[in-house]
This record gives sequence, C-alpha cells and structure tokens, in this order.
Amino acid sequence: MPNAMLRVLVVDDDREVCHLLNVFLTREGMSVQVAHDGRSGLKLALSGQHDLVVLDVMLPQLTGLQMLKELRINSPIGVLMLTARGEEVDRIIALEYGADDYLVKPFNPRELVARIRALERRLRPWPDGEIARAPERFQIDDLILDEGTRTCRREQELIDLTTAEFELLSFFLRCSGHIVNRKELSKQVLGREWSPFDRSIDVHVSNLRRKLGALAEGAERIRAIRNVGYIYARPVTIVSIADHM
Amino acid sequence: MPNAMLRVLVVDDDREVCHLLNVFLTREGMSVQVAHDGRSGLKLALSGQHDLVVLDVMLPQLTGLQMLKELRINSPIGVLMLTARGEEVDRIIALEYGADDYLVKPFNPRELVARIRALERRLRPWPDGEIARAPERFQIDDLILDEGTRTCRREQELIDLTTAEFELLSFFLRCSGHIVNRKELSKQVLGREWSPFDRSIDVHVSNLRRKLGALAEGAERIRAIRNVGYIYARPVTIVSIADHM
DNA sequence: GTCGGCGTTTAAGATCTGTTAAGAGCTCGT
DNA sequence: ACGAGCTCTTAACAGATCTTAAACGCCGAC
Repeated sequence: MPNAMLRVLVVDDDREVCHLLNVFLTREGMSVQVAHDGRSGLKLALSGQHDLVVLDVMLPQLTGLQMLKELRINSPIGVLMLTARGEEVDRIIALEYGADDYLVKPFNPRELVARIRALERRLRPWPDGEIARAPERFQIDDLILDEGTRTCRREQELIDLTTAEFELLSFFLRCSGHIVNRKELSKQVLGREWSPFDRSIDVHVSNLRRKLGALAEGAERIRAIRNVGYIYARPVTIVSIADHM
Repeated sequence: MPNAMLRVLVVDDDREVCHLLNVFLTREGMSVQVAHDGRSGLKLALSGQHDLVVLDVMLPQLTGLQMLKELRINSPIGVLMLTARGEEVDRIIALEYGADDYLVKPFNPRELVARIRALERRLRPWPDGEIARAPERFQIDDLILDEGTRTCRREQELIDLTTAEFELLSFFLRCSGHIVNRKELSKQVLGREWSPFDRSIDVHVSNLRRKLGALAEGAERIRAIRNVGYIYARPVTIVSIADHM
C-alpha cells in the first residue's frame, strides 16, 4: 500500500456513475469519496481531505460550475469537470473558472484515470507557492530524462546526476534548440539572480558534459554561446523522410 | 506587428476546417500554415518553422497518430490532437504517444485558442508573451546551416564555427540576396552598436570565408559592398517549404 | 600612374569559457 | 548535535575566441 494515496472526491448525481467510478478508481489505488449534490459536494471539497475533485456540471442544489466558482475562491484543490456532450460552452466556462481539466461524458474510465494521474502530477504542491509544471519526459537523441521519476538514462543506462545537474539538463531539454542565457539559467536552475562573476553554471555544464558524453561526430550536446549562455543542440532531424515510410 | 508571433501548423484533410482555423487563428495574431495530409504535414512539422501543431487524427497518407509518433522521435514541438467524438481510444493513444493536449471534434474555436495559449505557456519556459522564434534550417549551394542543432555542413562535412561565425553566417543566410550593412550586422551578430572603427565584423567575415571556402566557380560566397557592408551571394531556399504551397 | 580610401589578412593582446581542485556548505543518518 | 559523504561554489590556470592594431593590397579617382 502506497503511503500517499490519491484522495479523490467524486461529485455526480448519477449514483450509477458514482458507483462505477468508485470501483474503478479504488482498483487504481485511489481513495474515493462521493457526493450526489453540489451543496454537500462543496462542503466536502472544502474540508481539505481531498487532493482532487471529479465534478459533474449538472448537479442538484448547486451546479458544478457554481460549485467550481465557490471552490476557487479559497481552495487549491484540483478540479476535473465532467461535461455533457455538445455543451462546449460549459467547458469554456469551466476552464475560465479555473477547472484544471475536463472530460466529456460518456467517457472511457481508462482515460479518466490517465487524466487524474496527469493532474495529480501537475498539481503536486510546490515549496514556494509557484505553480508546479507538469513533469515531463524528454527523449532526445539517446537520452531519456523523466521529471516524474527524476531519472536520466542514456541508452537504458542510468546516469547519476546531482540536483543541479538534473535541473540544468531538464531546463536545457525543455529549451533544446534555443539559446538560453546565464541569467535565466541561474534563476531557473540555481534559484538565484546571476551575478557577473558567477561561474557555477559553467562548472555544472562541464560536469554534465562529462557525465553525458559527446554526440556522434564528436559534437558536444551543450554548446557555449559566447557572452550569452548555452544551447542544447537539438537532435539532427531527418531531412528526407520520404525514404523510410 | 510583433516580431514574435506564435507559428501554428494545422494538419487536417478537411479544407473547410483548415480555412476556418486559418482565419480564426490569424485573427488571434498567430501565423498559420496548413497541410492536408500526414506526409507533407510531417515534413513541414520537422522543418522547425513552427511552435505548435494542430493535428487531426484522421489523415490520408499517414494518420495523425503515426505522424505524432514520428514527430516525437526527435522534435520538441507542441502537439494538439483533434479527435473524433467517441474515439476515446485515439485520445488515450495520442496522450501515450506524447501529445500535449487534445480537443474533440467538433470544437468551439474559442476553446482551441484557449488551449493553444495554455499549451504555449506550458511548453515555453520563458516569460509570458514572449515567443522565441523556432530555429530554422537554411540550405544553399553545398551548405546546410541548422540553428536548432547548431551545426553547419558543407557536403555533409561538419564545419566547426565559433559563436560569432555561426551567428554571422546565420544572419547572412537569413538575408541572402540582400545587402546588409555593418550597423545591422554588429547589432544582430555581436549584440552591440557599431562604432566607426570597429573592424570585428570584417575579421569574422575573413575567418568565415576561409572556413567555408569559395564556391565552385571560384566566386566568394560573401561579397563586400564598398562603404556599406556585405551580401551573401545567392538566394536561400528554406528546406521543405516549397513542395506543397 | 599615383594616391587615398577601404577591405583583407595577420598577429598580438584582451576577454571569455573549460576544466580541475580545494574547501565551504549542506543533508542525512546516527 | 555531530560527523561522513556528497554537492556546490570559488579560485586558478589553460585554452578558445574576440577585439584591436597594423601591414598589405585592391580599386577607383584624379
């Protein structure tokens, strides 16, 4: 049993749906609680016992949208809206009201699970109130960097990176093909303003290069841009794609 | 006109939809290019000229999912899938293949815009509003210069260029066929105002000529324009733009 | 043809990046 | 709280790159 179970609140007046979700999400290792109307749903959601709400738009007592609006006043809880087919306007309003995602009814439970997991990763609280970015998985050249598991592999081989190195590589990959300057690197990777004689980034780059090794043809993955910063070279793209399809 | 426009590639075989999106997204200040089948769409997407692809699942030549799979091998471009109503399985596969978001057809254009903007914010680490120009690839004569991979080749052979030389050649190719003056060169390549006795550009041009060698006919690639600046002789073709317009 | 201006090239010095290593600082387990 | 071990920063030197200076040569003007 994982010590941190995802706690989901399902708010839907359709008891059939609730039951189904309860069974399905429980089987996925989540803790599930249900409510059948907006008022009790809101009360439960505000209790702070849940990580995420799956919220139907059509509800008695208080519609899902009203509930969402109330919730957003002072709750950081994740909200995934369930909207009826064809009600595009609901979805737009839901997103504008601050819903984190939505799903159109009827939906495939597998997809709901996938979206809940994605949302969970995205919403995981961040130390200083900054919005957490969804962890991504970069695959570039022979490298795989997974922000979720915080691992980096080259050709399946685990590469041991320090925190700074991981953050640095992560940022480089996010910006691959674009020049990034020292100021931005310092802020994003080291969390501080860059000052003119700060060489930390350079040292980290050097260590990272040593751990990652060079590309084919001996080219460095990370190139210096004099007076500016660095660039992580994008993988060579296939020019003539016609051949291999 | 902002010089940093979000550049969107729309791939859909329904020309009606493409036209609509073109009109709508253009009105939102985005630059739009369209393709009607998977193969040309993929080729365009790999050209590095776009920030984001709106990709229909059902496509002739190459389905959207196949295209997504190919794209993800070596491109960090943002992908928003358009899926048909009811095809949950497509959406799940799309997400597993690394799509960044999806929208169910038929959709409200307002929502597409909202999702594109959200995606843009999510994918780009740099400050809001700023959009980095996607790196381009230039091809001329026997030269290929790729801003994304930061490489320059002559007849497949890698040519090692310094930062200033690379930036200089990149700027020349972007402006090939046009005379560029020292003032502009200094600002774009060296990042500083030109002053009357600054000969740096000339020295870099000299070094660049030596590294690139002359053209077949013995003519210099980079010609001096007395009292003004330089010109890179021949017009450049941007890889793979021509075929399907 | 000669002169002057401007582009070209070479070379030297200045500036920036690469790398190494030492020690300061932090984390974690005890 | 303490120390071991790891990580980060700082400093110093090596090497690469850029700028500046100067010599040279080409070309047009006279």
